[in-house]
Amino acid sequence: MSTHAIHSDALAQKLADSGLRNTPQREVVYDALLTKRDHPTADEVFVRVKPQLPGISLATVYNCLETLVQCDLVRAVNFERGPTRYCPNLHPHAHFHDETTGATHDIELPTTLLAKIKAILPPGYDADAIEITFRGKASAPR
Amino acid sequence: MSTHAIHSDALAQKLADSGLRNTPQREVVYDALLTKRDHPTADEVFVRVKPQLPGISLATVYNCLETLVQCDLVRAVNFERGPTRYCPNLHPHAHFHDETTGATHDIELPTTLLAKIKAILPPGYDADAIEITFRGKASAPR
DNA sequence: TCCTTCTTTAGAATTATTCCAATTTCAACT
DNA sequence: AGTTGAAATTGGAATAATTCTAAAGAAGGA
Repeated sequence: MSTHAIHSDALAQKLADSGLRNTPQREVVYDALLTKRDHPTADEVFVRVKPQLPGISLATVYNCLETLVQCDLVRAVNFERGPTRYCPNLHPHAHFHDETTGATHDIELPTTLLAKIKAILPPGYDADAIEITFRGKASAPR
Repeated sequence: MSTHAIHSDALAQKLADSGLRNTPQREVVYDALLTKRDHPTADEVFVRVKPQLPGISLATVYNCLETLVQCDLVRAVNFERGPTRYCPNLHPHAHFHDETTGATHDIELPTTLLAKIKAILPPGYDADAIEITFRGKASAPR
């Protein structure tokens, strides 16, 4: 069984759960995110899937990415000003944005800390999601 | 002494520190942020300062906001996709983005917690800035 | 098969922001 | 006070990212 098949099984499942159809476009877009987990932009995903599905349009890439976000298979990440980036890591994590290389690294986020962070919210504030982003330099070659 | 004068004193100081000139445009833009601390966009600042300085251009508002950010008088805040918002609160704080009203609230961030959050970074990672954003609903009328 | 709905597509439109070239302002120095 | 050069402002054009729109294409169920 190919990794592609594994991916599309998980995808098909989640799509079905949301009452959405599985399509070749959605498969290749999701596969592109899983294959190279470097937080690509929609444009970058577009060039990566083009060879596998030459007829695909940029609008469709946007549509597919949005669908994957809705299905909770992918997280959309925004750094200041720049284009939205997409991340298939579903574990709770923060992002470190390296200012020198432009690369983005996932940082594990312990659930105990996550709880402590949520605890600073005053009563009446109910958070659906938390986004934590570091900016700086990573001296260690990763 | 008017609040305006107080503001421009602090502004003049910081600008001088950075070797920049004080201008009426920079004063009214900074004053607009301090007067209504609701995290306005550049466009919103533009309409607020227009009455006081009818000749001001949108490009100048962008320039002034950028200058204020450089001088560490203002923080630029980005929520997913939307336009950049500006915040004159210099204390360490997180942002809560209310999905129902669209409003943004500052959330105090204890320095002890801030330290704990920074501590999750692996060795070699050096963060200049941390951005913490909550998204959700605030039931309590504030 | 037919019908309805979902999806994709190409290109136009929109939004936010930056760039640019031409003034204007202003502080410094005669 | 007049000149000069750097800094700042201005309006409009340009760019970048994303969304919208209308038409064509699949796909599942009666």
